[in-house]
Amino acid sequence: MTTPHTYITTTIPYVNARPHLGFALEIVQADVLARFHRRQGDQVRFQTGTDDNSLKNVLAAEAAGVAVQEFVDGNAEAFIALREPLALAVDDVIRTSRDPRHRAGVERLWRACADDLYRRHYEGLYCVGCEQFYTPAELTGGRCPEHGTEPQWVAEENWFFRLSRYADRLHELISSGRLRIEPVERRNEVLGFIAGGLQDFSVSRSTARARGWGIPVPGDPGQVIYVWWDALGNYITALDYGTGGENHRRWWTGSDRRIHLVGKGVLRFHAVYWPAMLLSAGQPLPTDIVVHDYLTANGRKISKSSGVTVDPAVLAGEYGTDVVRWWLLREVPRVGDTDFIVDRLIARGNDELANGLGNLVNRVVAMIHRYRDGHVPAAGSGTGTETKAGTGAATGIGTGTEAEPGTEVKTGAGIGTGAPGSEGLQAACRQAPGLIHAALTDFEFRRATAAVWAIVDEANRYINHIRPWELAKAERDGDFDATARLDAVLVVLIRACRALGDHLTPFLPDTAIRIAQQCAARDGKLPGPRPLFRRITAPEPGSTPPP
RNA sequence: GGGGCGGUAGCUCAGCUGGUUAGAGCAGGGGACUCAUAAUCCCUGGGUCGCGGGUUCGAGUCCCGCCCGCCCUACCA
Repeated sequence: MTTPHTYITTTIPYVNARPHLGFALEIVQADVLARFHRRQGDQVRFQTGTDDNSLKNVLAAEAAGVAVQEFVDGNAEAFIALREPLALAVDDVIRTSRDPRHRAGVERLWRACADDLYRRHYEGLYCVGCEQFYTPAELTGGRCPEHGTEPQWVAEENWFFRLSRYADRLHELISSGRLRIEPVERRNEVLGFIAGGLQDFSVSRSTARARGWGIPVPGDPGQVIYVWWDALGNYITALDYGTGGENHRRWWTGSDRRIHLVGKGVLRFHAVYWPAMLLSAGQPLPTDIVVHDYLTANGRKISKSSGVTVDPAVLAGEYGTDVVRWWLLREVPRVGDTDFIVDRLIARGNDELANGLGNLVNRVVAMIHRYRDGHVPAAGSGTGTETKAGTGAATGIGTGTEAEPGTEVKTGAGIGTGAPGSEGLQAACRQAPGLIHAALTDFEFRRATAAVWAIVDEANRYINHIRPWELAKAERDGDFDATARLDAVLVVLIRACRALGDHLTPFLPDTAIRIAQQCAARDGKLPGPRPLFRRITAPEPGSTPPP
């Protein structure tokens, strides 16, 4: 058996405006999964992109008085630029308007589905902002409820896709779990929708209505491929599906996991339309569709059009990348919308990262400096120091993340007796890998971070309980036994810190590196303690995050 | 109109297949300690579990109705 291959994607957002925090949630979750799978040894491809071909983009560009391509390029840049402030380990970015792989792929996908495509007359009231038809009853005062604009009467012949013929197969695939939809609430929703009957859906627009923007229907230049068809295709077009490239075989056809992260608003497209398209085209389906709910800002719906938005890049610049990531991973429940309030972000940053984690590492490193001149004592003995700088191996983490007893962390047999009272801490360290693994298998980011956090809590508690400063005092007073005990305590603590750095890698990559640096001896000596996080005092712009 | 999901302590949330006194974190109050970023640790939570019925020996946890919020969806006149 070869190395497991895992393909992870985010949705590709419209680029009619700059990115907001809602997308940051999705892409950070995806990033955590990607990093986690890499640590497990999987081959991972983590992909995102931008949906440039939406008519919304055209309209937004017109409103801004900018050429469409130029406008789209500008916003797409802002999305792609999220990598830095959010610390995203993205492997590939596809832009549907510019990437030559995309058009070729979409065209091939269209042809592959030819048996299910047919022309049909259609007419109705259409809102370009929503890119959908409305019935008169749905309108408020004759205007689009969403945009407040007057929909236009559209009558044309479009291409339709025979979604209806896939209802039974889709239902079976989803209810059997072969196409896994998480959380289960969302899966049930999809099953209910399918059970209610599926209608064929329109997959093209007249070129005129699309203002010439988008990918023409192969062989029918009067029509442009519907943006959803186009956009969903990105998951394979970026893999060179259009040219039958190696990536397609490696990451789609032959991948062990094909994981899509999506927002609840586009569940249907991903869990029904997209799989049906793939079935039609004779392609494998995604294995997992992970659905997140929405973020609001100060109780108001985040919406580009209403101007209520939170710029994740600005937030990261203001409060720090990992503070933003931490809030997203730690506070957002898997079901239910979450209100973003900057005070809560600050509270998480201060209470947990600065006071909890940062202070823990700082006090441990400081103690080793104060009591041992920066030399980490050797494990299980009262004399000598570590011969090598500690790494993941010392924490027992590097070998895997299974929860099985066979992979329990080897914290050193002598520590248990030399460091009484550390059972809770050691248990937290031992259990963390399994708990994290289990949580992320279920895409439960809060549960995963909680498992990491148990170590922080236990470590701080242990210090207060064992009172190393008193051991140090006894040692100074000539108590030789105290020396051995203090050694053991410090070893347990520095190991816990290293374990933290290790476990935190998928969640807070920057912090993880800084912890590792703090806890790694150079020339037998730890570097001087340096705060991991600065406490955030002013909840207003102006402050700068720590380096 | 239909479907789905939420509505649990001031705030943010856990509560598996129904079962002894409904939990955690934060905030608030009290105390301890000093290694550490005025950090940490301990003690302190008496909340109609949205409302009203019902099933049951027993329901936050199942059933029905209703209210509020959000998502999706719908040609009824």
